[in-house]
Amino acid sequence: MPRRVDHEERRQQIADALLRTAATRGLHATGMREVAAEAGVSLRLVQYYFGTKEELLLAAMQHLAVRFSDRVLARIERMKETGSAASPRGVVAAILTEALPADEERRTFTVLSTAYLALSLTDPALAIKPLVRNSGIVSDLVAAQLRAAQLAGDAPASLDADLESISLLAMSVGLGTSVLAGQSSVAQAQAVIDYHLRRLFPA
Amino acid sequence: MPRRVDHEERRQQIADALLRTAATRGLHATGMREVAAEAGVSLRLVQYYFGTKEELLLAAMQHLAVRFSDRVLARIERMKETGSAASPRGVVAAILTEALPADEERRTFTVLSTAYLALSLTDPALAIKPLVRNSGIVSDLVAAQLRAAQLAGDAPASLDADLESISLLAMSVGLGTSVLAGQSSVAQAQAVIDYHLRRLFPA
DNA sequence: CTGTTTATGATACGAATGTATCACTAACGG
DNA sequence: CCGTTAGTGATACATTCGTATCATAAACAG
Repeated sequence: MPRRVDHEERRQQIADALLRTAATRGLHATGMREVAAEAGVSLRLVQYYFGTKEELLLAAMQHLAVRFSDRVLARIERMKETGSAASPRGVVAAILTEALPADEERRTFTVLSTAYLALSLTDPALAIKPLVRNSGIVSDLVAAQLRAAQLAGDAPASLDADLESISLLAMSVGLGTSVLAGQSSVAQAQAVIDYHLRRLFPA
Repeated sequence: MPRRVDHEERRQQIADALLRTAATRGLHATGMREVAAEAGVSLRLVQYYFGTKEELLLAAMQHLAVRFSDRVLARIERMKETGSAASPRGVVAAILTEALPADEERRTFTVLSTAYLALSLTDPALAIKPLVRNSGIVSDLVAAQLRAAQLAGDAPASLDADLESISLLAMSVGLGTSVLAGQSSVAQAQAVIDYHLRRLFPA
């Protein structure tokens, strides 16, 4: 059975298995053996592709970040197709909505992000850089959209684009955890987002 | 040495020890033996007061929630003393600021809240109810302050008090994690809070 | 065809964990 | 004054974890 095989593909397959089991059993409670079983490979193989568990966790985190970015971009692309070119409001709405745990995939993302954050806060080896860097890029993007809207007269000039951008993303994170904790429904969270979109981009 | 001793006090002492070690080593990685060592008691004693680890975790979470509420109330009381009676803006500012991980104690609270949230998302036995309920109360309180300010003409009547309240608390949570993740400084987060306070309560 | 490298499998090992067990000491009730 | 119980201690046990070790099968080079 040992065949010449694509290393990177194999690594992603295993990382995916980790993310899948970690989403239900918890990131800290997911062991190498479970990952191997979920991926349908032997424990030795997981060790072969990722020498240590820490390496596996880091690779899976990066994979998670990439998947999220891809989903946001895909949502924007989809919006472009089905209508007008991507308006600032549309782009911001896409980002905020994609971060809500509305379906199983997005819920998984939110759960795992929280788990990685919690873990990295006490485990210095697990720097959360990938997710943070991603978030920084998104924040700059939102601020740019706001400024563009202000120039076009679609958003009040009195807004502070940078502060609003940080607020929106912080709120997005908070709403996500609120939904996960069962404190708010997805509909409520969406209503909050729409409320602020109306405030920032008056019709 | 077996003396008649206050049970509840002992339990809080041990729960405090758990919170202390969990804040640095992680909630999942903190074992019964470490808690015992930190509290300066024997492992058997921890077992005696909390039969199982799950019970200990739950008790510590409730203790954490109580300590936070107390701090918020104390901050409001302190504000009352040192000046005017608690204005709506002052109360809201106190709540939002107290939730920022600005000093070690508040940082500990934010770290542990995140850890408990992450754990409870995958461990059904660890319902996060105490923290959620607490947050719900605070949300209602903020909404009430906003409505009072609107009636007094200190806040725009166009605001939706409920949605703004949810937004503020979600933003507060998001800002906290942002600071913890090293994405924002405390000063930046405070600037964001002040920005929204100015928006909600124009001078 | 042969040997060397890549890929895979089975299993062993030491450490750490939560929990259970056995033993003992001090205090209070009668 | 004595026995019953609450409080405390030392230690044992089974399990699980990450990692290491030993062995081997397939693929390509020469």
